[in-house]
Amino acid sequence: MATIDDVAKLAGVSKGTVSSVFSKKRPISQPVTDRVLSVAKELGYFPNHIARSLAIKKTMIVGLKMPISKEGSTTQFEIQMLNGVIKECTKHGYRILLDTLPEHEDLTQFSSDPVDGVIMLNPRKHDQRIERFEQMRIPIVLVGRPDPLDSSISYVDNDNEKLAYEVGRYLLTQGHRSMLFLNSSANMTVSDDRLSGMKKAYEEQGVPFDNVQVMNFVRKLHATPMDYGYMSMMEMHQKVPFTAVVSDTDRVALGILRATRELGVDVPKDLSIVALSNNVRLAEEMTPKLTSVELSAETLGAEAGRILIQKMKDPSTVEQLIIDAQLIVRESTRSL
Amino acid sequence: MATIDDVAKLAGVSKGTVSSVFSKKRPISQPVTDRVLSVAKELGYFPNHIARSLAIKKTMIVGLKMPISKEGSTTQFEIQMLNGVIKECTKHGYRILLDTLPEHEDLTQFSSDPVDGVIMLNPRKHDQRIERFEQMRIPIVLVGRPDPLDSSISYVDNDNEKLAYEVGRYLLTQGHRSMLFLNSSANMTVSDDRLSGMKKAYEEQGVPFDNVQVMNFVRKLHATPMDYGYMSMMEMHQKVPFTAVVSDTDRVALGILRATRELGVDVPKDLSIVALSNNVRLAEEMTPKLTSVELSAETLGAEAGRILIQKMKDPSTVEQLIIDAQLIVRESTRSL
DNA sequence: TGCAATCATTAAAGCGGTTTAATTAAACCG
DNA sequence: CGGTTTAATTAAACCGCTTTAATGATTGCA
Repeated sequence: MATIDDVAKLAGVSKGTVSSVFSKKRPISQPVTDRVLSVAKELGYFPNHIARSLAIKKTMIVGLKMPISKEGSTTQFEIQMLNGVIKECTKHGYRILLDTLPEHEDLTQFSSDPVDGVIMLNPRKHDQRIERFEQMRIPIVLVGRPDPLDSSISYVDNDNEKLAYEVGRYLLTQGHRSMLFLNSSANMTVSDDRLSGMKKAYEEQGVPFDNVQVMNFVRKLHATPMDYGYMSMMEMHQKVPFTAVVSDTDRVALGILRATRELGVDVPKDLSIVALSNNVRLAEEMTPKLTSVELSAETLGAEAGRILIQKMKDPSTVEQLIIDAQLIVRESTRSL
Repeated sequence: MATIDDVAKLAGVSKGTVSSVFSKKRPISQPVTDRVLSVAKELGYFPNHIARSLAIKKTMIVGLKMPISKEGSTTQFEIQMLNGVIKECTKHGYRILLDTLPEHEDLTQFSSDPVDGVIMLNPRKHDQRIERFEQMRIPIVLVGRPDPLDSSISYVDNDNEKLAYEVGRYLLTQGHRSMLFLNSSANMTVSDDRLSGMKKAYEEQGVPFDNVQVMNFVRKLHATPMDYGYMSMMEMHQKVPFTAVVSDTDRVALGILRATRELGVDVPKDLSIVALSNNVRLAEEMTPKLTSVELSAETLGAEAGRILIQKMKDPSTVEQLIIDAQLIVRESTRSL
């Protein structure tokens, strides 16, 4: 690759001049500009992004730390998130450095990334990395709340408790009292949050919570989310009475629907179904169309991007944003 | 941020020594190593990735050029592709620089990216960028074939013609003669390829091709892929006779299924359905489970990654890889 | 015509690392 | 013990660009 020196030499100017021709930060006379550009073209010269970054201490790149499970297909949630981040960052001229590498134990191996800021997904409890970025003065925004909470850290998150509460209240006010609750895995904070939200709704309406049959996704038992829905429905159908089922995701709901077809249960006449998240974004396309909560992962990502960009301009920026989830009533629920 | 100089000074050694402690490219005595590391820790020093990249001319980053439509949700195909690229590259210690920025008209603005190689999606006809990367000596691999074909350019691609041919042959040998073919948009090469593959199957089996009613996706007419399937099915059901429908994607098939339910058409008893691509990866989870072609976008991505990594080691590498698509027969088809 | 102001250009000093060639110190050996 | 290896360290050059301060060349104005 030709360098700026080659161009400067051949065009008979200094490299400072060539630099200015390309960066346009200083006026260069027309004849000189023309000569430089033509020489550059002839040599196939393009400014070296790395060298430039080193000099100006800016890369126009945003890092996205995204853990990826080993077996790991990226979840739909992550994808939509990513989409939001991309759109927002691209709009402001930033590119995304996807970082799904597992972290090196060896601190010696750790190097500061070629990024101007970082968005981090699903931070862990007492996440070491957060301090490290702060130490390096690299602006950071989390998607998901920091644990422990820290008012100096910017993040965006859903309010899962509120979301489950809304769903619970909706079903209760529609006359449903007993339901099957297909929550996600037992060990996740989101499950706890949802559970307490649901309890709150029952409490508020004065209905005893033992009307709710709670289940959890278990990887070993359920091969796919759909299996989880299908098997739970088949298993619980006769065992306990319920007029509604609250499902982890739309994929799980797909399994429930399959079971209802086999069982001859009509949705929504005999059974109402609500999905707590719209992963595959298929609610609109299912039969019947699925009442579900719109988690707006994309908004989450976009907002994270927005805040980060702001923070890269003004490092003192701190913003903590809870994105409201929307319950969208479609055809899979009815009031009793 | 502390620099290598700060560390060197405080530890009372030269920067070359500090460099070696971190890069481990040269043995440094234990006492010195310890001293340097402790000083580094104290100062919160981490090697600067950009400076290092400039010096060693290597970034361990792979660029992914991925056009993103303006309205644009990323398609499932792209996502699975991306997933494949990520997995393969991560495995070898590379990170991904996502580049969805529209290209600058102004060549002046174009700078060589901080990447060691590039994967490019959906290259355009006579794509300027390809030459540019070659000029810059940056290894590149395409996903999708270059147009015009060029035996010096590495790429991976599906064989859409063969794929449609297989589907056509499968249906014909199962006794289906007339079908509804919901192809993708008319102006895409993939549509042409599929059409000619399908024709070939008919020719081979000696069945006149006018038994096939071909439709195309039209953005203005069909709000969603599902609408495309639903509307086409509703419209054509009485107009022309057919015992099978070949659908663009699984989303489209979802619309077809909805229509059959409303029309009281049983799948697969009265109608067989095959999807030409498994975008939402929901074939398994639909009712009935959908017979579909597994495009293996993820494999495409992973293979592109593999070839690129190879090419970064040995720039003379050229590989052109056609990934076979698999027709997976599930429950939505039957032989007559 | 002389002096200040303006404009275009350049030389050189960074940016923060790596690496080569030279130097010093320690170890080995007959 | 002198001479040769070997190992550890360093000084300085370099990677390719930006930017500051200095230098000339022009222009404006009285």
